[in-house]
Amino acid sequence: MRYKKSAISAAQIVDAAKRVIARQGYAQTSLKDIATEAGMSKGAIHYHFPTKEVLVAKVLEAATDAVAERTLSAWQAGGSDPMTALRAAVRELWAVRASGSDEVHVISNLLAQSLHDEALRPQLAAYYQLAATQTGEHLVTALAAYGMRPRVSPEFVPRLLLGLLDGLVLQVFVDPDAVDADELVKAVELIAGALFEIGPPT
Amino acid sequence: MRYKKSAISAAQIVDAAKRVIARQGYAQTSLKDIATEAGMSKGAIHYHFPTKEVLVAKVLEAATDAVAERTLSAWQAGGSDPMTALRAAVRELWAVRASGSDEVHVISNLLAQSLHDEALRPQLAAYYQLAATQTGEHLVTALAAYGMRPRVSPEFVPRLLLGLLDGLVLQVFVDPDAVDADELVKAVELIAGALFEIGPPT
Amino acid sequence: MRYKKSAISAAQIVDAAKRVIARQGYAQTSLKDIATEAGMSKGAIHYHFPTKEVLVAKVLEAATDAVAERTLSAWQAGGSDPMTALRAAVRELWAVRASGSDEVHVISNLLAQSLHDEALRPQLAAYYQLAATQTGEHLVTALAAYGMRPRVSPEFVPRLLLGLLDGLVLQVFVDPDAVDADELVKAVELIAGALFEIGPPT
Amino acid sequence: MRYKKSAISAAQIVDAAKRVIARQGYAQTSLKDIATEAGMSKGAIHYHFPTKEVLVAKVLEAATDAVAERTLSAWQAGGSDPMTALRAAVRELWAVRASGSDEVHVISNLLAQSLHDEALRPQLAAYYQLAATQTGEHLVTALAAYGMRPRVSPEFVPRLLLGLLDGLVLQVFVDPDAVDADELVKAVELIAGALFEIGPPT
DNA sequence: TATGAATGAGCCTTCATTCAT
DNA sequence: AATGAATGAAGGCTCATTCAT
Repeated sequence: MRYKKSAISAAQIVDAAKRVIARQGYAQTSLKDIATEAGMSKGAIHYHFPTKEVLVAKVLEAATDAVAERTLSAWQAGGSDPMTALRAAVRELWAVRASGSDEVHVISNLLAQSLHDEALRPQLAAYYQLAATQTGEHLVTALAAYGMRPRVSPEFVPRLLLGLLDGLVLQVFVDPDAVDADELVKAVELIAGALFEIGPPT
Repeated sequence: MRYKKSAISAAQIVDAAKRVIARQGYAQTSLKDIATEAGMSKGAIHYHFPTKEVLVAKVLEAATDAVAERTLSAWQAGGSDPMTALRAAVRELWAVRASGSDEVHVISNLLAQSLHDEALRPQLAAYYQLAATQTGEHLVTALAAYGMRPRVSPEFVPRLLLGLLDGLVLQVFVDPDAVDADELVKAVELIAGALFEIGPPT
Repeated sequence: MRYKKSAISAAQIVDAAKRVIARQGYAQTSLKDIATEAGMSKGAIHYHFPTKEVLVAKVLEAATDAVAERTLSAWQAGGSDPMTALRAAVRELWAVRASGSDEVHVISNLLAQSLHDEALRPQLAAYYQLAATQTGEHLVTALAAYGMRPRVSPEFVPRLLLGLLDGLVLQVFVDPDAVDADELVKAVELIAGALFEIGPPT
Repeated sequence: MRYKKSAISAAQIVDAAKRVIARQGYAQTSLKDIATEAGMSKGAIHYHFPTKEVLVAKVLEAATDAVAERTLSAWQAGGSDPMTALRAAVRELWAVRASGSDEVHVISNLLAQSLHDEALRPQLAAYYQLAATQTGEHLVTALAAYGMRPRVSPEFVPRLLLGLLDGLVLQVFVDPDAVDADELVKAVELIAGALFEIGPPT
């Protein structure tokens, strides 16, 4: 058989864990919960993952991969002119965050966890790094083609955008009416306009 | 008023709890830890606070109060012209967040916790609301005096600013070098410029 | 002052304890509960009674005294002929037990407690002894005046009667409809008739 | 059916719990005590029984079953004529109660507990009901065959007998010399004679 | 490969008791 | 005479982990 049963089961466990952590949060999630969600015994979890910590690392990996992929496609889907693309991308990036998908919940939760659990930190740093790079590649270079150059360090531009979105999503978690998507898009457009200036095309 | 020790002890406990939660996170903090940090017995904690939940609410209250106060003074300290004031305020707001003070850690941690613990939500929502109001009052009205009117809903302006700062601080938690304060100030200045337009002075 | 404040307070505490124990049972009653019911602090309880055990002994004493008194008056109230007296007495004895008065609840509860707490045993044994003696004096001697002599040991007769009532009250505790008072009186009458025979008057 | 150890362990735990509760009483029995008596860890108890409450329910069930069985066999063993059978049965019923067996102690203790713990009540009511029914079937119907009809409601007869025995056992708990078995048998015989009258054989 | 069984550390909470005031 | 403050032991329960099967 192509895929060993082991790999399939392990994937099922990671998936189940993702769902449960998204729903209950890491601290409120026991292995029993995960085992139940996965339709297996607690022992089975430990057969596939030596430790809860290891399992969580895999879950985080899966979640960041998924979000990174959606982030990438958000930018790639963009239309002809950069502002249309930006608008579409922001909308999609916000949707990813505000939709409350399992992946976003997992990342938010483990991000908080990472504050006091150094083991998670590198993975999340890599995720932010990747997201910033992806965003930077598409945003900065796309605008560059139109002769627009960032007024701040080019690496900082995507961090600003992502930071803005992440920060706003926190407010939405606590108060669902805090942010209106249309207004957000408009604001980002203005902001983008401010962060770039016209210069000689690259 | 023969026994005023109670208030002192209670305050010491809240303080100790704040330190421990900031260090270890809510879920990883046991009453034993808090008791040890406060130099008391576990029983003493329960003498002053009926449950862990109640104690944590007090801790959160203390933390949000402290941050709100610093936020307020950040805006009040502002200089003569609005842009100077904005610069100073942003610098201070960022310092509050990026300093990794106990209060900020506590708020971040409980914010994450609130995702799966409804009891914490109202308190945090009120905190965000207050911060936005404070910021709005000073930022928007100060600029209005100079004939600058926001291009997006006035209530949304402070949320954008605070969201940006909060979002960036997450990146800093995970990777201390992610944000440079000077560049941040410059960026916020540009952004502020973009979000307002000149109109008839109010 | 005739009654020292100390004695009054101590009596109030015993009284409060009786009420709470009757309501919640010994095992479910904490000193805090008693203190609250008595309108005092926990410390005050310990000022008057060195230990929970001592307090409970006083409570038991008060309860057995009260019940013994009612038992005595039940027999003394009796009418002219012994059978009328018996009927009235049984009715009253049953009322005392089935009414669910605080005293009866306390005695039942501490009786159960005494199964595993030897300290309570002598007090309860004395109570039973006294009740049997009281009952014996009135029942056996009254009937003796009519030339009726017990067919079993005279000391055993009251124990049978009291045992019957106590046993039935247990069933009532668990199922309130288990016993009908009228039928009980009738049965006791028959039983009394069987336990005595006509002999030469004493 | 590879793992049948569970049933065995669970039974051992119930058994150990029965012993400890009989010895110390429910309220004074901790899960630690039970675990120690069973030679297991506290965790093992919780593996087999979710809560102390559930375990106690099982213990009570086992105890009432055992007593009900002995009660039944007490009546079934009866000899040829009903009075001989009654004598033998009473003797056995008394032996069950006065022996101070674990089962009787457990039932007495939980009966007391049930006064303030409604959860236990139905189980105990059912036990009393069953005992009364068993006793009624054999006692009343056996005597009916000899043309003897109860002078009180037929359902009440067994409750009287059982109440008498239960009530007397309380006195014995507190004072072991309170009741002499021979005299008790004689008294019950007399009482039985009084509660029935000769009527047309059924 | 996966389960059932069991462990032991730790958690929040309750409570009788002590003691300075 | 009584209170407020604090303690420390214990209690029921959860949970990650281990291991024989």
